[in-house]
Amino acid sequence: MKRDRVEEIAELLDKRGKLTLEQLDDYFPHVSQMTLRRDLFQLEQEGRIIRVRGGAMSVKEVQKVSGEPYTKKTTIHTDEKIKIAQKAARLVDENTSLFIDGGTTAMYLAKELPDINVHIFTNGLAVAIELAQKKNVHLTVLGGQVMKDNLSTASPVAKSYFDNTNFELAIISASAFTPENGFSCASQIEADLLKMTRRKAKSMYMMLDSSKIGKIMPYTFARLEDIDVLITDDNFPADLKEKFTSRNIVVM
Amino acid sequence: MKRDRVEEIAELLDKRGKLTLEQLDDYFPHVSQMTLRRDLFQLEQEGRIIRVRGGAMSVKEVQKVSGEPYTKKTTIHTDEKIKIAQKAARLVDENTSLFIDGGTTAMYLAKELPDINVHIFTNGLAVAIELAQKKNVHLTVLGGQVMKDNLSTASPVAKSYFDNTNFELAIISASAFTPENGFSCASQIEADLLKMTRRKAKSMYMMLDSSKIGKIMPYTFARLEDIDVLITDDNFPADLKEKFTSRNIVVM
DNA sequence: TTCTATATGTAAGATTCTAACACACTTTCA
DNA sequence: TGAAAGTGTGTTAGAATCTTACATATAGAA
Repeated sequence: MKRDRVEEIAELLDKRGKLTLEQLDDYFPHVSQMTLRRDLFQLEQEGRIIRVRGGAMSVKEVQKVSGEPYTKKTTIHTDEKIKIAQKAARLVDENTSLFIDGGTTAMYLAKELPDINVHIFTNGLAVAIELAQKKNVHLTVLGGQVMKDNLSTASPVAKSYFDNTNFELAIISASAFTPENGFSCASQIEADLLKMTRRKAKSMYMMLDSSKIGKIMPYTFARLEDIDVLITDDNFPADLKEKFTSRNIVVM
Repeated sequence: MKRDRVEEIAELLDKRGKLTLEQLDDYFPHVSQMTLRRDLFQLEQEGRIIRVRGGAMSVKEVQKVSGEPYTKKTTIHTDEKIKIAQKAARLVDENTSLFIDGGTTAMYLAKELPDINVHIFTNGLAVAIELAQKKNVHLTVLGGQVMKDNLSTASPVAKSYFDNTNFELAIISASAFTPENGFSCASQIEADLLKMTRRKAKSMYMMLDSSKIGKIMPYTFARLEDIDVLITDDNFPADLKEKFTSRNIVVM
């Protein structure tokens, strides 16, 4: 009862890294803020979290190598991205192999993914470190030059990995989308990599939070009709949705 | 001036673990509380401290409360490893390219390395994330299957990277050493990778803390005479040192 | 010098936290 | 069985802390 809630809070914090009391209140609407405070206090005593002004953060989060976590711009549109990641995580079946990209949405996907027996390829360093904590996940990182802004790799040599490996599914995210210009991103070699992915994977799921709609980045790597499933949030425009569904693309 | 104070605060926090704003005020009576708040805010942005209600605490302090597979390992013989890493960092010249492995000692090397213009290849994910924070460092990660215990990668495909790249220097570390069995490590493919490195690099520096002497791991990747410089700590046995120096290997 | 950017100080107002008490429910044990 | 003690929770007022906004000072650049 109480213990369940406390554990749930601890888990949530491990996943999200940091939570405000307000966010916790949304998760547990049936108990008062004071109770949640007391729960946090208890977890702090147990050394599992650190209480900060406004809420608390996971100790594990801090222990992680200081690259991605709470320092970077992971705070932008966090809630939408997490919801999208949760939807995507439910679509991953056991005993399959899939590709995940290195973006921030993918990072949340890595966190939400259950610890099941799958083989995952990724070009994201932070994503890889997150996934490495799951015992049952087989993990391969695509090497290459590191892009420091988003901690992902890309290189022409990555092709040799693809030649020797197979995966059914690719779950990726784009930095921008318009119906005319399709899905685009900021870097040439990243776009090349994603194009390669599209050719290799049997099906392709796209994670796209609605804030990216209407934006255009320099390099298009997929067109509207190239994907099989679009995973987005509630703010996705209805008229745009129609464009996908009319092409038998599932929007969720 | 300001930077000095900020650094001093960071040092204090590393030493004391946690400080309240009131305590900080005692240390710095000539500036206002607001200024100290702003300093803490800045340090938080840099990812070096965590602000908590009432003051702040050092990230390092939090990291001591370990428990994770990777983080656990980093706490053993930390001091020696840091000293070794500092020595190694001084040996890296600007405008060169080098290989660094993915071990914990290499991790410290990554931290100690100045932000100079070099091209670094590594098979360590944690090492890569650390290095990615340095603006002037060009960084390439070797991809492959991820070994979850030490967050490094290795794969036969890594060979294709080596075919297309050059580096003068390799700075690596071993898990074990005896004069008879040479430098050894725990995994086959890691050993293969390091052997490849040895062939590719013009010179090879080995970081070895004295706790690893006398131990034997399954896979030998280099013999005593294969290296050019041995970087170790003060506890390195004198008779063993003789064996290296007599072969013109620098021990430092 | 004069201008601009950075660093600092002050204080009001907002936010978050704690303390204290009240109530419901469970367990203990005479 | 029924008090008594223990645990979990809710509510509030007031305390502690933090942020914002503006004023001032200082350093560096033009």
